[in-house]
Amino acid sequence: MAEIIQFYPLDAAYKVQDGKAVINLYGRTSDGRQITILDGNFEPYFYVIPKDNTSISEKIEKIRVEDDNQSSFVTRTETLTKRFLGKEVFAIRVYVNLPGSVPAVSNVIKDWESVSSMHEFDIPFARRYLIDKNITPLILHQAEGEYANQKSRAAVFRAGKIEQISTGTLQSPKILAFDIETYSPFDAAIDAEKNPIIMLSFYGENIKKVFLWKKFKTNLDYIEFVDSEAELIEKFRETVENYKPDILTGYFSDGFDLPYIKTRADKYKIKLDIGLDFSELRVKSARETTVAISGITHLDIFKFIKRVIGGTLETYTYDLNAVASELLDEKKHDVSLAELPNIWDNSHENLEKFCEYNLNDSLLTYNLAVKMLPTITEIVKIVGIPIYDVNRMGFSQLVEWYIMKQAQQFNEIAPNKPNYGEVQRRRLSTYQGAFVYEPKPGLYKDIVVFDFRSLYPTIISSHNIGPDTINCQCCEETAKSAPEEKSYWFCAKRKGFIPILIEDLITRRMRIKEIIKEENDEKFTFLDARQNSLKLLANSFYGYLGFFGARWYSIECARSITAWGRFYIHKVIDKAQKEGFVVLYSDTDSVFLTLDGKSKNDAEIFAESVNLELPGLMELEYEGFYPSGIFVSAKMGAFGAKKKYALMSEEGALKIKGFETVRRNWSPIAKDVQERVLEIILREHDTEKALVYVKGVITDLKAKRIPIEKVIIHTQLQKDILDYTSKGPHVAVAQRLKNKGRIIGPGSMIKYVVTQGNDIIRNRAKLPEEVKENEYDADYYINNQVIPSVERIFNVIGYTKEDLLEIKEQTKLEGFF
DNA sequence: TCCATCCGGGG
DNA sequence: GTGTACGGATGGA
Repeated sequence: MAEIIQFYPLDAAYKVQDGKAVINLYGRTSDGRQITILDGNFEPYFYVIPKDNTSISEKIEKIRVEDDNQSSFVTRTETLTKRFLGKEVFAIRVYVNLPGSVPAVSNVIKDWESVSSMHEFDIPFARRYLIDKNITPLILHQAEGEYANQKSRAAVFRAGKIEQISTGTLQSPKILAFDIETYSPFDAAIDAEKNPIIMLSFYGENIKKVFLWKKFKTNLDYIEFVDSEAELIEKFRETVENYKPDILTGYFSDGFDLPYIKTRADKYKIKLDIGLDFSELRVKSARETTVAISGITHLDIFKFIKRVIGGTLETYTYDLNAVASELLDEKKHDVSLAELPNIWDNSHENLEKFCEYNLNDSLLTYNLAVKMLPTITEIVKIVGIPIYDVNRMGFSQLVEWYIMKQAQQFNEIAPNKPNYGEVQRRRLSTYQGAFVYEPKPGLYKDIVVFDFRSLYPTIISSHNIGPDTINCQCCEETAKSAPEEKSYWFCAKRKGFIPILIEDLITRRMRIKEIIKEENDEKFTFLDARQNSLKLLANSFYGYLGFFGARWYSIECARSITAWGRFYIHKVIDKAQKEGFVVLYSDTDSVFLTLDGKSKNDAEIFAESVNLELPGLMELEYEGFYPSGIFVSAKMGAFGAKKKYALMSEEGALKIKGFETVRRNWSPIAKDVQERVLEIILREHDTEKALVYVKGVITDLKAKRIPIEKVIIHTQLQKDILDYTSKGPHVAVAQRLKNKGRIIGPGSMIKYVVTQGNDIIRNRAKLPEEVKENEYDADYYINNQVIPSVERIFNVIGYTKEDLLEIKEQTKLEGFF
């Protein structure tokens, strides 16, 4: 008796039951219930391409590997005609009994003489399933089958058939944001083994809660007191269990909150069995820690923002305060966390503001997740990979899985990932990048900016660039090459796989942009997210082709793309100069001109005339007009100069690009100076004042007028002192601390001050408490901290390091203070 | 110049 | 989990 249900998949995993792999699709039904759909009708497989079409199927079918009470064997084979990098190939599809049998069986075949190559033996089974069955997360599907009796927190439905029935998308998944505060003495290492969690907050549509285990008088109804840390952790478990979120989100929760909670839970032997199947929260520690929960999507919104939209943000740090300020125009509460341990120990009555702070962090996290959801959703729908995975992928991965999904539809076999040696080889090959026309530093008037709309994607499409169209025999005589990469040409007769995909992305985006013009606000959010996601993805293809880890790697394609890019940007520059514009600056896909007596209208006409000569989808856009701007030269390093400029729009908004971040192992004085200099130059446009300011600081340093706490450098000890082969200053200081009997280990924060003397730096690094006010090495702080933090900024406006150090004039000015 | 090491986010 | 993980800056030699 088959039933039909409709549901939105959120995530996919598989389990082995009775010697068979069963896919578990976690999702929500169209009437809002959590559900787990089981599908046992999908078999693991991979491809073998035999040499010279020899028939080795029978031999393959006999493979059987026994190890560790696990049998791996081939269940059947199919012979298929597939495509591989532009050519037709005969491939044997080898089906095996279990996902885990794929490596075992393919290892046997690997060395066979009769085998040309093997493919797609490293695709996670659940992903393979989503690709092959064309199931896209977050889109409405229909399943036919019956409810099953299985231990689970959600209804379980065994499906015979699953298909997409509309383009309807899960509208408002249930999001639960959380945040913890831990007991953490000032500047000691964060140590989950030692220090307890003292507060825990949740925020969601119908929930607002702070738990803590010290009591005080309060009128805040969202505060709930518990008796112990153990009980607090139980509350975490319970709250997630009862709220039943689709998405559990935190800020850096992969790296901090959840691993911390897990460590503390282990201490009390509390099982965090919050998975829909009662499985425990899983912490995986690799280079980057990740945390997964079966059936609940764990979204680390920090990771998503930093990786996927970071490039489009102005902020140069990704701490919650900076990100929330820019994206939400909301801030963290201003409390001093350094005081928390003491207040926790000695004056509970003052804890209230920390509870508010804790809740606010959850609130900000929740708001960020809601704000990002349209973009996340669209990427998930385009790439076809669940939120959890998209959250943890970089651009190259997103592109790769997008191509993988399309490859299946195009009957293409995926190339393999490069092995170690190949990666090494690829890493060594570099090539010429984009054209950069360095601006003369200074202040300018009447600036007009032109941009090639999606330059590299449109070049790939217009010139049919891809690993399967390169240097084809059919076009050898006729094809056009980029002037600076004459040895590569691309087929003019048959459209390549990658150009097809990218053209599709571009045209879909163009269509959406057309619709946006006529749409109301309500639809705008998701349409804009969609066009932006399409753009992000299309823009990543060029980088992907040149990325050493890529399956569809082709440095020849990457070279050709940049060569065409240089060709077209030069074309624009030459033409602009001929028509009397002055070219200020150009980088990759944009050109900055000054009008020099011509009008804005002239500039727009110029763009139109350029467009008449461009092929295919290529287009030069008039980006904007800026009455004034400052250009900062970026003549550091040979490898792609960075964009650094500030423009003032007609509305008075400042557009700043490319100033580096300030790191924690810089002294406060260096951070302060950089911040202030940027402010003076960008806001007040007074370069002289900035110069005077820095000189003042240098003089103050020399005169030891800068207080000692401004010159303390913080560096974290990464491993045990004995494990260091080369000892930096922080290691030397750590050794001395240890000798004094202090407990110092990996993670300890080492504070030091560099003092005067002629020895190497590490022998002059001392503990702040050992250093007298006038003992720090002014020259070190000037040359290694303050100057480097502002040098590039000053280079941009025409001052050198020497100008900053030139103090004669300053000594005279001193009299004014 | 090359090689080893650290940062990020979180408290 | 049929897998893998970054990119840039600084200091020592």
